[in-house]
Amino acid sequence: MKSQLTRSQNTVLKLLKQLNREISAQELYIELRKAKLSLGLATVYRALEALKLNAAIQARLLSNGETLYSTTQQDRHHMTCLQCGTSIPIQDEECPVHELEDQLRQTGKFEIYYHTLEFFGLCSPCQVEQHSNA
Amino acid sequence: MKSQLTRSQNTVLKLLKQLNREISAQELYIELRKAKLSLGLATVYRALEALKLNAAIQARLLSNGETLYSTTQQDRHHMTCLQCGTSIPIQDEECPVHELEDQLRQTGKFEIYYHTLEFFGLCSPCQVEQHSNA
DNA sequence: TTTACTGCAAAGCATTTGCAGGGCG
DNA sequence: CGCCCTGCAAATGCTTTGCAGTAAA
Repeated sequence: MKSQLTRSQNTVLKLLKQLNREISAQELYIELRKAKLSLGLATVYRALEALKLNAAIQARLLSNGETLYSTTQQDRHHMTCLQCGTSIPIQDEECPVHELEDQLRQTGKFEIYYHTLEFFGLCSPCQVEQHSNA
Repeated sequence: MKSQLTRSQNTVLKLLKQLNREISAQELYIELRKAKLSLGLATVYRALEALKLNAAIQARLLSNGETLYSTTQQDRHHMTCLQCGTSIPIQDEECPVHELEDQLRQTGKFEIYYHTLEFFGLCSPCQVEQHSNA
């Protein structure tokens, strides 16, 4: 946890907190311009990378090659369609993974910042489509 | 679940079963050549895509942009280092997610094929390195 | 002044797509 | 005969990197 963040890292982190949703680097770059806080795209990527290593934000990879970033505040689990890529967040009363996470922490070998839990399959519309092709 | 697979889909699936490990499309392409079962790289990608939609295999995305494929046989959970990218499989006696997965199945809205559970943070070597930069 | 951060433009790289040839039914 | 599968090569798109200018300490 670095004590001091650079100017652009702060800018990125603030906007990320403000938006309070998962967002790609590219989209964040656009949002920054809108907010008159323009940063170079490379700088956005570098800031996100640094914040990730500081445990300030978390990342989730999409099958289209994008990465979505968000502040580490709560667990976000997803159901993602293998066909159309739609990703639906699951709000579970309580995360079934925390116990395991605590166990892993106690081994001391690995410093855990966050986790991702994702279910893959077919959403309703794509199920229909898929079966008609079978 | 398509009844009939193409020749190349069969070839890919067989080798995947035989290798019994997570493997990237590129590496699989090389393994196929070694096994005298050469397929075009595009064909490998297309076969993997089709097998994924048939629930025959599962995929896991890496932060370097690669996708790792494996047959759907057992849950594989991982701890992945944000810095060096090392990914350690966790063998847990029992998967803490199945109950939630069953609940989600019962909603009927989404047909679940498999899930991924991944913990992100720093491995021991990278913890040291990270702290010395802080 | 010395080091670290930033922006721009140029790669890098896994994956996808267009298209023509070939195989299978 | 017609349709789907394949392979090759070109294109795509996100992300990374080299380098020179700039701000910070």
